[in-house]
Amino acid sequence: MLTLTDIRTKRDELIEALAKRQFNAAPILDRIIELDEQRRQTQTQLDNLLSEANNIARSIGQLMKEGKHSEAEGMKVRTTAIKEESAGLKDMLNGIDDDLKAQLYLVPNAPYKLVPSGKSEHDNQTMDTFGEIPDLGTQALPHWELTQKYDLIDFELGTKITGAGFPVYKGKGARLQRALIQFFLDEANNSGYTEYLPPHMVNEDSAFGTGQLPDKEGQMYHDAADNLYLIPTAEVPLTNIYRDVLLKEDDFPIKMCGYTPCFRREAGSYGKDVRGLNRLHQFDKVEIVQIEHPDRSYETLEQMVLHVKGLLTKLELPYRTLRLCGGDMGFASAMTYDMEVYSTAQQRWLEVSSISNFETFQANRLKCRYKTKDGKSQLAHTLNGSALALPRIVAALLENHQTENGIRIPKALVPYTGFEYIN
RNA sequence: GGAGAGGUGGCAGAGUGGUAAUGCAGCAGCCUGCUAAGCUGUGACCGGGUUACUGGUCCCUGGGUUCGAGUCCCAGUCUCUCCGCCA
Repeated sequence: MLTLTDIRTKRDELIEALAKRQFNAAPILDRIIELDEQRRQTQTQLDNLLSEANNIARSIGQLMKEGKHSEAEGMKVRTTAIKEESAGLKDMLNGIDDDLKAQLYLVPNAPYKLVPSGKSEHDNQTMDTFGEIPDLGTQALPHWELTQKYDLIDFELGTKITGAGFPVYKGKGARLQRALIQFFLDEANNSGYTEYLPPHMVNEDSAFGTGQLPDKEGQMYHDAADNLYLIPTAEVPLTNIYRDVLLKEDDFPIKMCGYTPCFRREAGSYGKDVRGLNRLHQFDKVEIVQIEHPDRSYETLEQMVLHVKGLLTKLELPYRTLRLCGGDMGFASAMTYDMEVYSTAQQRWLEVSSISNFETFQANRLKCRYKTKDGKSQLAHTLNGSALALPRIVAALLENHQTENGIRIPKALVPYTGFEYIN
């Protein structure tokens, strides 16, 4: 959520930035400014009234002490009137406040200056491309055939046990999952990220803090009995570690990583995009999260991209980096890089990581602040990225490294799998 | 699930219904020829004022009683201890 201070002082700038998302901000921002103005006026009125009531109560106390009871009784008349009046103002203030919040929740984050304007994925900027796309000719099998051929993943068994989108990993397929998780966590640890193993369910406050609520309720599995949500990503529990926290300036940077399964209802998805491992209801992911000083958050974003590039290089996968255009970015992000690997058999790029700087958008909801040298509280910047999401990595590994002798495991991963080939 | 105790500032910790002690840490300033110590100021949030300054809110949450609630009443919630159940 944008801060009121920014909306008040940088209205025109924000409107211009939000236009890059094709978001017409002027009407709603002006409405917010108007409500904010009303709120402050009402509050001043209420404060004055309460101030008067406080003074009277003080005087009555004094008179009682001095034994002037009848005089004290006389003053109570005025306080009765004040009580009614202030109750009315309080209701009005709450009403305005609710309206104001409702409006604020509707405004997405303002794209950073480097973000290109655009409507859809077609307007994204390709920053770089690495690695060679192997020439597998017409022999190349898609991963959903490879997993069957080598008995690595049983999609139908998952459907029987749970439902579509819940695959069962088996044998070397299960082992490969575990190896990748371990590899990603080790790499993150080596880059200075502190490992966490957080809860896989979160409460309402946490889901709100990172922006899943109130909007994207339908994307999460919800346990109504206890009002808990299954996490759609480790970002939610990890970032919420710093909800309602007041940091010191030298606490930065805060670097966290964690492996969790991720649960997504993916309501409304269909077609060839959901084939095989492309889109699942449950999948595994290692996430990296940073909380940074506003002055350094964009430097940090680049470092996080470098970390992910390192992983993809070690996995010997062809990949490219995209800078997302305004229209393709998530609601809360100020700038996002997507990392995509090439799926040889499907002949398309698959998103395996999304790395974003949220600036103060999440921190404002989380109340994650730090104290400056001169004692002022400022909102911190939050960032996160996948490092990495497993299913599409597995798809790309299987497809790109398929040979006549089976599937070759990249060198960096062999110590983790314990085997060099799947055959 | 049952019984009891408790939730007060970044932390620790007081508080007969009269308007939140004190200590520690952090930060700012002063002082001592360095260091340590010492002295002064400093809670968070929302407002008003160009500044000095100033109003309000906040003692887990929500209601209630009262001129006035950290303190009394009701409901909820979380933590701790014990019991029960259990991997």
